[in-house]
Amino acid sequence: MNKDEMKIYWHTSSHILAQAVKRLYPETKLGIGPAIEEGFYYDFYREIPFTPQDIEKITTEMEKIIKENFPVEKIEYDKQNAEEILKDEKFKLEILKEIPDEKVSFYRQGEFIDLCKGPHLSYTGKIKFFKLLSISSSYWKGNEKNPSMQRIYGISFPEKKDLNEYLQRIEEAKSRDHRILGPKIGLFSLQQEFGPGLVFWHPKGAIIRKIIEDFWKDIHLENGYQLLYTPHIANIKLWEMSGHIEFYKENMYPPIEIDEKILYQLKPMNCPFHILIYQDTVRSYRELPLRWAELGTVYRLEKIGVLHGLLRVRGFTQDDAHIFCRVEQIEEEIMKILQLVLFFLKSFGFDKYEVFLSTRPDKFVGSIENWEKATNALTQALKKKDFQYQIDPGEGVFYGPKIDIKVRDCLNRLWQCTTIQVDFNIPERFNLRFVNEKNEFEQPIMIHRAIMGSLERFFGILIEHYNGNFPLWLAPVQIKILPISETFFEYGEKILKILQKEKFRVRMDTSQEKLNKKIKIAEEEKISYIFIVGEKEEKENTIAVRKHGKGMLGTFTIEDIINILKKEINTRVYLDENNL
RNA sequence: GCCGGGGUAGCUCAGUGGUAGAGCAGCGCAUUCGUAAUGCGCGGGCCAGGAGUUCAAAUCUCCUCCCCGGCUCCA
Repeated sequence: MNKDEMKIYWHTSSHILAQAVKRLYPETKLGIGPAIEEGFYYDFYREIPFTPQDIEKITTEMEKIIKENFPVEKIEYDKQNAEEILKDEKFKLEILKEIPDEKVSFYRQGEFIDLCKGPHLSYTGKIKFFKLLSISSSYWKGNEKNPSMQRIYGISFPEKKDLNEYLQRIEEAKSRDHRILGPKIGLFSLQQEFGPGLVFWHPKGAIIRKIIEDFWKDIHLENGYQLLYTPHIANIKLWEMSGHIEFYKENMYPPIEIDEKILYQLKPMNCPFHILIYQDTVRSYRELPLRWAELGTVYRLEKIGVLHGLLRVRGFTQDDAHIFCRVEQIEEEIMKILQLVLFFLKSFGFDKYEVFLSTRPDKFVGSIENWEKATNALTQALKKKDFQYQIDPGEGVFYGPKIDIKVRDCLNRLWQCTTIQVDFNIPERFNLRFVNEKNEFEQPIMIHRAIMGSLERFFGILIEHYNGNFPLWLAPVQIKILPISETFFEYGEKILKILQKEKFRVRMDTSQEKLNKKIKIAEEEKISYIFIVGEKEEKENTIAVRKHGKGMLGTFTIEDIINILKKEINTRVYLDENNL
């Protein structure tokens, strides 16, 4: 089945769900019940929320409806009749009112009828294997002022194997959840009592962060960027000038008062600081484009309910950069950014992504001419770099068009990381200028861009992408030496010193445990390589090498294994026996 | 922020009104071991926090904080 066929399949599944709910709980009012990317849901309005026991009952009822194998028929009514049919369904009536057509379609299966555009499967019996996954709430039409609906999510497939595969994938995703895996292998913690949404990087996470930061800085310097460091707080005047107090206040920590009545503001963004540096002197067109990058830590007072592990936090470090350039330079700059983004993502094992171009919204600043020039430049850059992309019309930020890149991880999940935004607003607000070749002042364009988005989010995604099994260049502990017994501590120590000198991140297990236990611990810690040393190795001056998740590789001399591991580090990807 | 479900040892969890429990982890002792758990012993809790009901509260009620599943929002 292709995607469209699956959507129909899931849509019919959602109708069966609604039919079952209506049979068991007739007082329930229907909301909407679409197919989604994977599966389906139906929103219901009901005074008493559904319980897991209800879900069991609903499941049984759905099975019955499938067995009853009702034909699903499409019926058209004019609006008046439709209103009559839906007289007890206030939410459906609301939808009906919004449909401009004179005639509307309904789908009927047995006693159940629902206002619906369709299409649907021909019989309820075509739904073979399904599972209701979760209950949650959602606002009617996604608006928090509207009533809260009960949403039931489900999934269905024609083949049992597909359902099982899907459920397995969910389990797999659950077992890799960075919120559990990360603290378990000592990468980070969230100290809920002392600051929800604030990340504590433990030694093993911190070393990974350092490696990512170093790599990031290196490739920026190699690509014509300069690095900046800016403060975490500044006089609130700056945030009044930038417009953040006006438009972003609800996400900002309250200001800090000093010296009676002077207010300092913790930064939610880095750009105003970069602008101050820009304005610190008169700029010439010869300097442009200026590319300024900073790993800038910002704080945003996110609503408590939206916090989520490392993916949505209150304090985070953006891999921010601002490019000041002329309109004519946008295309070239975007191309350079895209190139850099691809290289960066690929280095972390992401080679599948989706690209979105967002264009001018209804409310915007800047001239239409500039918007067109910029949007055009983004489009040209994407085309020249041979990107497949989707257009999100009107989804740009009010200050300029943007390109977002979402990466697919190894479980085929989509994550938003990279964002590239053209900004007409800030240069205008701060009256940014440079002197052009005619000795006149001209206003530059500003491009904001982040590749990872934030180090925290990127780290969370990386943990799940690699399931905590980081490739050697990132692995917090690359090698653990396991002496078989105390007798071989000395030989182990000798190996340890050699490896440390070669800049490997290495440890030795000096516990009194048996080898099996030591291996189990090292494997659970997801250490990349285990070097086992005992009598045989000491005699031959070798090491028995075990690779995480792969088991025994064989016996190597210290020189050989160092060369192999160095090669693996340099390629930044896993190497297996075939390409060792 | 909203709706629902939760919070008991470092972790996973049992305990529904009457003396706080288990496994793992930790510590100590013994064991000196060849590819995923050696044995014995010991410590460890303001039962998220506060208020109330009760002779008596981990358990019942209320408030607050935090977590989880979603919604909304976003890096």
